[in-house]
Amino acid sequence: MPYELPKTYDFKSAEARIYAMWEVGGYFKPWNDPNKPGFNPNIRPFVISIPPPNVTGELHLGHAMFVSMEDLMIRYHRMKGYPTLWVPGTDHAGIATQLMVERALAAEGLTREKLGREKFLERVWQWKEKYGNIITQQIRRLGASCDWDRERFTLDPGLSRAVREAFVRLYEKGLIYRGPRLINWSPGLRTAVSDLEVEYSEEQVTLYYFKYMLADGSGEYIPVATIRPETILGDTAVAVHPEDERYRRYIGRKVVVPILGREIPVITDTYVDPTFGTGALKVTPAHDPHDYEIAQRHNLPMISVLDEIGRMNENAGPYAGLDRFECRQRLWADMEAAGLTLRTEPYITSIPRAQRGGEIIEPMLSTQWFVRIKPLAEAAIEAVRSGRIRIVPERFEKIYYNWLENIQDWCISRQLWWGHRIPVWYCADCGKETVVREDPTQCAHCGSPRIEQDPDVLDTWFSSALWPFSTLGWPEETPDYRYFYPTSIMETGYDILFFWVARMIMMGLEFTGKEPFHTVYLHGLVRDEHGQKMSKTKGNVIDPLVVMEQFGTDALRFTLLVGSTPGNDMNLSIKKVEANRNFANKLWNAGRLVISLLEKAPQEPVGSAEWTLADRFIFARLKTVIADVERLFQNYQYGQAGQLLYDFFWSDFADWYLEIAKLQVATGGDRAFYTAERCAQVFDAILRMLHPFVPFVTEEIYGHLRRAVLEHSAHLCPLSGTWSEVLIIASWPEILPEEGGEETAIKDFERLRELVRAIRNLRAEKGVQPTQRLAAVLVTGERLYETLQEEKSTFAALARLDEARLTIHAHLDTKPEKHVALVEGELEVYLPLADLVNREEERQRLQKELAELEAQIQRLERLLAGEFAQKAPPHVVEKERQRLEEAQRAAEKIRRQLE
RNA sequence: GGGCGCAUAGCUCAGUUGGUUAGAGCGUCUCUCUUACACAGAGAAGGUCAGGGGUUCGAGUCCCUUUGCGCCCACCA
Repeated sequence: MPYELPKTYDFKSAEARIYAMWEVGGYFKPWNDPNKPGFNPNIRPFVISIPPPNVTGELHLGHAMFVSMEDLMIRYHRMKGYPTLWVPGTDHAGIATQLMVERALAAEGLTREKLGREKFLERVWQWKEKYGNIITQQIRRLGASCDWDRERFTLDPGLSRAVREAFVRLYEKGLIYRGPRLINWSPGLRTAVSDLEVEYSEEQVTLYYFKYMLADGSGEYIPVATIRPETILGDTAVAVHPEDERYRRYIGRKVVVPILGREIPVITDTYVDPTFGTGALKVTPAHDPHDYEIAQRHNLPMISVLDEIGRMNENAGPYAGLDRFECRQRLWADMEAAGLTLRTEPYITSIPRAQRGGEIIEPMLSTQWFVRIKPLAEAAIEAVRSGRIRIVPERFEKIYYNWLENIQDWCISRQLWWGHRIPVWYCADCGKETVVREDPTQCAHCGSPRIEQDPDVLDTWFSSALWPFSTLGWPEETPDYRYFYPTSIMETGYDILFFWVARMIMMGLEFTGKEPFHTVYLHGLVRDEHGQKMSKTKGNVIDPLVVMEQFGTDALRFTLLVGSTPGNDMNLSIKKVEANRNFANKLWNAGRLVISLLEKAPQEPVGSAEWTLADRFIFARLKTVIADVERLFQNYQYGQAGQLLYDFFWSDFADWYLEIAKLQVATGGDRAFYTAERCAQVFDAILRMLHPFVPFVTEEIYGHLRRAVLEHSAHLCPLSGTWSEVLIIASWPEILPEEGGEETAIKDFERLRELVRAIRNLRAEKGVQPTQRLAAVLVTGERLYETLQEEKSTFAALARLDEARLTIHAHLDTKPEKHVALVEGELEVYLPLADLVNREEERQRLQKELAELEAQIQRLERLLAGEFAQKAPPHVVEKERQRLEEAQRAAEKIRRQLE
């Protein structure tokens, strides 16, 4: 026994070994490399840039999903023969990483301020060195076939240069500007965040009604409501609708800000909805976007009352220094004491919260850097609208348009330290900005050396937006950039369509003049098995590493890939992973069997090379599977393709063809040699097509299979390509030409299959003992009979599939008295079960069957008599007509039985 | 307020140019440790494809509508 393969596939020992073999073998690299001799620039490559995970992050199912998906695409194209490049890398993830390090510092009783900027950054880099390769190691465990020599990090010198270049170019073009605006401020993070980083949640809050007293001492007041009483301190007007009769007499008069005593005007603005609330609106320009706009229209002063950590500032008078929420309570209590309150009521509204951290975001007046995004957005819209970029699934195109058409300027400055520092220097003398590619030593305007760099850094997504080209060398015209850019497919989750995808398209078009990729493939989110979002607090988090440890990487990958559809969330259940572990094991065992068949069969071409029905069936099926898989891959229906392969392998190849082949070889029939080889050929094609889904187990089996072929059947050719050293670079099965007769082979085999099933069924129903040896007689009609005559061995094999070693002899015009008849289309089989069966029961069974057939005949007759026959396409009508004929024949046979 | 998705077997889901008796995995029930695999094999039960209407010879699939769940965008104090 040259091969002693264990009964169970041992993924634990296989995976690391196989991955190392691939990596060391250099198979992850594009075979056509612009940096190497022999490079041919005319062959189009297939390229994916990885969505860079947070450098200090840890693997979760979202990563597992995109790695599985992208590795599938990459492996498929590699086997198709494309020079294939998958660029890996990580993202510095400004806020997330900085928070982690700050938390670690806090444990030592330190803060970043105490440490100082330089020391702090050193600490973050140390942190990055320590934890930065965990995530990439974990991605390797998933089988990712990235070119690790081309790994990038967003803070690498090269990428930092790209960021600097991009900033300067946009600045020079007037697309980047600095100015005071109302922005989203995160008091906990002490930074501005973009609109996208604010999430709204429906919450119950209190709505406070109070009196805005007229300043003239008349005792009259305007009732106003607010959910944020502390902002009263920053009010600079009360606005009413110009047509509102109730408040007409107050217009132009003054009211008094509670407690502070400031006098502010009553103005009119059509923004105010007189039917909502009290119909009067307090205007706080520095802390509300709408109020901000009103203030601009009316030239109102803007008074900030909050500081950067969410405390009241000096404008809050007696409340200065209080936390915003504490102030809210105190102020209200004071107003109550002063008789200025009316009432409070519960109120449900959406509250803005920080995407990271979840604290309440405050709109604040602040000077920040912005990208004037509209001109970029227009080009990005056009790229998709023209079809130069396709989004899969298509419905996301609408969402994409909708966002870009209503886009607001992008606030790109962050008051953080970890990130790309804004390349702007301010002059202490002339006050002007110097924005240059190389760090300046003096002001570009007045030459003063007294310049200072902007302390802020850029939004992490600014560097991410450049990722597809910055990782390839841009702004340098490197060989990689020239050859591999633009990339092919951008595969990522739909949740970052705006954050990332849209911005990459905008920046790609702006800086390279090309769409950074031709297709955007969006996958859904992975949820738990009941559709709940996974979260630590719910305790329903599935750790991919644990799953891989328990069931193997292939099982996890196959689960994520099959049964998920583009753009739709998927629910992951461990049961499914387990089932797919079983699938991998089934593959393994099929491999063991095929290898043992090769060993058992003669080593030289002897015996009959004639094709059996089973042979023709499995090759015919293989042809359609190859073609269907190809079509599904073209349409990004990877899940469907995987399912198809799963079914073909298990239900056709393993359950039927291999069972037949086993008997052929075991009985030492004259077909043993060719049968073994045909098994190997079909199985090899299956392995190749499954490789992108389950790379480890297929590679492992392939290695053994290849060795067996070389040792026992050295002349044997695979159906496509050659026996390459490793499966990862084996060629993808080509669509085989039709030779005629495929359809018939499939149909005939399926009929026999049905017959065998019917026999098994009957046996099960009648409780025939498995040990009981039975003889049976088969009667066939026309074509199939002839087919079977020349396919005796197949026929025998099929017959022996039954557990009872049921032997079926082919005879025409045989109708034994005491047999039980089974009719399957044109086939009849007689089983000598009469002794076991009550005659009357058997009659009833046949009658029931006949009734069913007659109902079907009626239905079909009615169908074919109606408009269907005229209006439906001929081949559809023909199909139904055949069905009818079959049913009629079968019914006739049963009637004869019943006579 | 605007937009999108989902609703198919007990559970989780496939089902992309509409083709007529709707599939898988898991679970349940029978039987089998048969010489690749009990992580298996053979068989069974289980669905008016959310409700209603329409288009069509024909609808799980297309259109309209109702209900329920979920998501995105906008954010009326």
